Amino acid sequence: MAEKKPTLQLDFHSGLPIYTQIVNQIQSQLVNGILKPGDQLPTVRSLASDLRVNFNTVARAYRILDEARIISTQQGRGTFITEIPPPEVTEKLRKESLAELADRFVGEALRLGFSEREVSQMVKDSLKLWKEAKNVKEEE
Amino acid sequence: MAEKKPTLQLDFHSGLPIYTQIVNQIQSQLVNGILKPGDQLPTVRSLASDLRVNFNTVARAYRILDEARIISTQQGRGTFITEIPPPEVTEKLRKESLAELADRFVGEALRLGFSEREVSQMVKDSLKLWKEAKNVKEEE
DNA sequence: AGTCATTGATACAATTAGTACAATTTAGTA
DNA sequence: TACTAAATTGTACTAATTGTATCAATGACT
Repeated sequence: MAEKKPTLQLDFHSGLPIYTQIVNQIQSQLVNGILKPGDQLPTVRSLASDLRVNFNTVARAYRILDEARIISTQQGRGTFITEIPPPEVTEKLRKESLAELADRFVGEALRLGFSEREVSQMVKDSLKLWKEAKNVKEEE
Repeated sequence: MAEKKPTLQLDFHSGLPIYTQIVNQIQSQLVNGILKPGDQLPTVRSLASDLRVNFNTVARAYRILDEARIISTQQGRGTFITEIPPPEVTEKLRKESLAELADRFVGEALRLGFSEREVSQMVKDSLKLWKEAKNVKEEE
């Protein structure tokens, strides 16, 4: 059987904390359809072993994803990509949270030296990717 | 096992500040190939201990090298010689890292139920805000 | 003395690792 | 089937390691 587990690529010198890299890559794989709702993620221990990091580091990444309702961790069972999309939030909170998200993203990108043009183009691309992934899924 | 750490030679009477000597010698070792991109430097405390110097002095040297992008210091993890991949790789990595950031942001936003239009508009707004903040700062 | 650069002391923050524990599932066995 | 024990899985709390920030002490030079 083919190895299904999408392997994560860590850069131990990148400046980004390991747990952040794990969060980013899992989220990225979800957007790109490599991971789908309902999928089970590797256990904290097995992923940690694969990545040669402490399992608490993975647990921390999972907890962040869990708090963001992106995954659902269940003690004694495992962790899974969340089935149900968004929780209801008020319009105000929605706007605020989006602004905050955008601000964080833009700030980080600019800090890394990307131009405004690059940033907006990359968002466009990502949106397109996501739309395609969604269409594919709906056709199934 | 042979001691791998290249020891620095300080001259406490040379008139050159300790931190400058540390900066110079690390730079020199990099040029001479004794240190290579990705290498981990001793921690501020261990190097300070070796050199019989306060660790803040080492930290100051490291900060200077960090600002010069020669090394990358990471709180809680350590200090490393900056990786300087060939330009084409750099560009590829740059794109990838931005794509990852964008994916994460877009994924999160869409998951929260925002429309594509809202997302791109919010990025536009945020870019504008950052640009204004930057202009103000430059006028100072 | 006054001032500035350098170095040191101390407290802090971020990241990762260690250890013990709780919830759930699985396997064994009567 | 029903019960129990072990294995598997995530959680909580703590410790260790690392760099950061701030301010005080020192020393050289005017």
